[in-house]
Order: sequence, then structure tokens, then C-alpha cells
Amino acid sequence: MSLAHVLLTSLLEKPSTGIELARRFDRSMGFFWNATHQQIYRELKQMLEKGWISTLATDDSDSRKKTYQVVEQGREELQRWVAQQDAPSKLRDELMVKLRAEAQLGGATILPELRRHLDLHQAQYTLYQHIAQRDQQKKSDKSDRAVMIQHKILELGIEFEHGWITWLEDVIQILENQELENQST
Amino acid sequence: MSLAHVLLTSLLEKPSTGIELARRFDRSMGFFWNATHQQIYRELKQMLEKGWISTLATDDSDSRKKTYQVVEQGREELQRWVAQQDAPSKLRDELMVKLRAEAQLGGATILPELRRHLDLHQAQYTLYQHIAQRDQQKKSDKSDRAVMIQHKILELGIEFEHGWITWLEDVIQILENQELENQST
DNA sequence: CAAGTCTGTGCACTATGTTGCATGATCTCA
DNA sequence: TGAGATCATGCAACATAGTGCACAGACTTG
Repeated sequence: MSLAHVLLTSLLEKPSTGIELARRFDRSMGFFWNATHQQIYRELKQMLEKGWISTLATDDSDSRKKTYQVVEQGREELQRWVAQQDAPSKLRDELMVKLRAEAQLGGATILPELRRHLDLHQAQYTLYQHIAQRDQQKKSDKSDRAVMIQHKILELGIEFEHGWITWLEDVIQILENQELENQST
Repeated sequence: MSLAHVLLTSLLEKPSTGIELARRFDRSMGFFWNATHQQIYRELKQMLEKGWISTLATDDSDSRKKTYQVVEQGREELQRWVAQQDAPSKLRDELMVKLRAEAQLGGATILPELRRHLDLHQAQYTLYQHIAQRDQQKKSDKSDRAVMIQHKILELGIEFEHGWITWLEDVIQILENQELENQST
């Protein structure tokens, strides 16, 4: 049970509609958690039933649009969850499995996949860098605890992407060289 | 659909029983994928139905113990899957959500959690280092492609753990200092 | 203003992961 | 030798995640 808590956090930052939350996920929040809009609507409904959130009355009768906010009970639940001990989330990476599979199967069919992932991680890396720069300009208010924490989280994301990039470059290099050697034999 | 492919890979490395696979997951294989024995048995059953694996006849009538091996059709399936394009697995980390939640809630209830995770990552880090050392001694046969790839995968794991450790140390430090400042005000 | 597209919400179905429990087989040691 | 541990397999129920599709209202444009 975690998506609910992600949404609570997001709603504390700013009361929002389902779609707004979904879009927020594609940005800063998204790098360590993700969900489709259907998942989000479903979860919002359940949270409403549990009394963790409520709809804002101020929706200008905009058809069916609903803006949600966190109520006291939701805040308490989040507090409880934050303090709770959990095992570190397991890394679960398909690419690593594929690599290991290919080590057994032989062949070099994985090289294109590695290159593609390298591109994707590079794109992600630049994206985070941009966000970091933008944040820095907007609010150099380093004393704000919340801002500082969000910045740190972003930094971790950048660090991971960087790790991926250098590692992928290295592995691709090695495999390419082996390919060349094999061809000349 | 991925656990099946993880199991195929593991079985290619060595035909095994369900329990052996589960145990293998707690070790080297486990750092980028994990599953309980129940999941594994269920998946093995389905793979058997699909004709990807078969039981070894050589089980010395050892009661109900079943050793599985990959058959041609399974090997083809794995090959197909390896070449297939997939989005990079999303990072999904509860601790980051908790941090961000706490940034909103205020308080410092998260510090113990951070320290606990630091310990866990440190333990994991030393474990990987040990495995790496052991592997180095056992088979300095660097030319073997499979060995090289497995080594590289381990290296990535070590890199990530190291990233976590320095990052956590940094954040803990900062939050502790803020605590002190608050107390003296 | 009709046709096409976009926005926001949602249901139903399927897949995957987790928890708790059950059971037979083998091992172990007093 | 029989009481208890532990090994290996598995079922059932539940919790969580992901995909495909539907639909109503708003916006837009020829």
C-alpha cells in the first residue's frame, strides 16, 4: 500500500485533480514513482471512502472536474506511514536479466538494447539537470527545508542516471571490442 | 511477464529445483530481481505447461523433488525476449516518497529510517564486495564472456550501493545539523 | 453547426506479487 | 523408535499494478 501515500504527499504539496496528479508524475515526482491515470483515479476513490481526502467545493461547477485535498485523517495516516519501518525497495531491472540471459545464450543481440537504454538514460539525465537548474534560479531559498529535501532527491536521481551512463558506455565498449575480435578470427 | 524469463536464465546456468532457485535469488541473482518460493513454484508450473522447461528424469526417486531444465522452446522464448525492446524499469523507492512526505509534514521522524537504510545499504555493499573478491580468485578467467558479464553486473550493484551510502550520509548529516540548530533556538 | 479532437473521469479485466497456511518426506538425536 | 525440526512442494485468498476501452463535455475549425 504505497500509491495512496504518494498521492497524499502530492496532494499536500498542492490540492489537485486526478489528471493534474498524473501529469505531475511525469515530472519531478515521477522519477522514483509512477502510475497511470486509471490507477490514480481508482486510488483516489478509495482514499475518499477511507476519509483521507475530500473534494474542494470551490470547483466552479466545471462539469465533472474534482479537486481533492488532504484532510486531517489523511495527514495522520501519512505521518504513521512515514515513521513505519520498511525494507528498502528492491531494485528490479529487466535489462540486467537480459544481459545475464544473453551471457548464457551467446550472440550479441543485446547490443542494440544497451545502446537504446544509454540514449534514454542520457535524455533523463539532461532532463534532471534542467529541472535542477530551473529550481536553483526560482528559489535560491536554501533555508527552506522542503525545498532542500526535494533538491536532494533530485540529486540522487542525477547520480543514478550518471551511474547508468558510465556503466552502459563501459559495457557497450567491451562488447563491441569482442565483436570485432570475433570477426577477425 | 518477466519472472519466467529470470527463471529461464537461472535454469540455463544450472538445472535446479524450485527451492534451489529461491535460494539463488537470495544471493547474486537477487540484487536486481527477487521472488518468494511460492511465486517461483507457480511460475515453474506454468512454464512446464507452456513447454518451456521439463523435469530431469535423473532425480533418484528422491520423493517429490523435481529438477527442472530448459528445453529448446524455452531457449527460443528467452532469445526472443532478450531481443525485444522494453522501457527501462522504473525506479520505485518508498524511502524517497517518505522523505518528500516528511518535507511537507515537518518533524524529523524520518531520521531513524534513514539511518536504518544506511546500515542496510552498507551491509549490502560489503556483501557484494565479498562476492566480487571471491569470484576474482575462483575464476581469473577474464576471457570468458559470461563471467565477464556477471562481473560487470555485480559492479553496477556495487556502484549503486555506494551511491546510496554517500547520499544517505550526506542527507542525514544535513538533517541532524538542522535539528541541532532548531534546539538551540 | 457538424465533425473532429482534446480533456478528464471512470469501469472491467488481466497480470503480477504477497501472505498464510497445509502437507508429505527426510533428517536428527535423545 | 518416535517426537520434533527442517526441507521441499504447493493451494487459496488477497493486495497491488497495468491494459484496454468507453464516454461525456469542452474546444476548435472549415
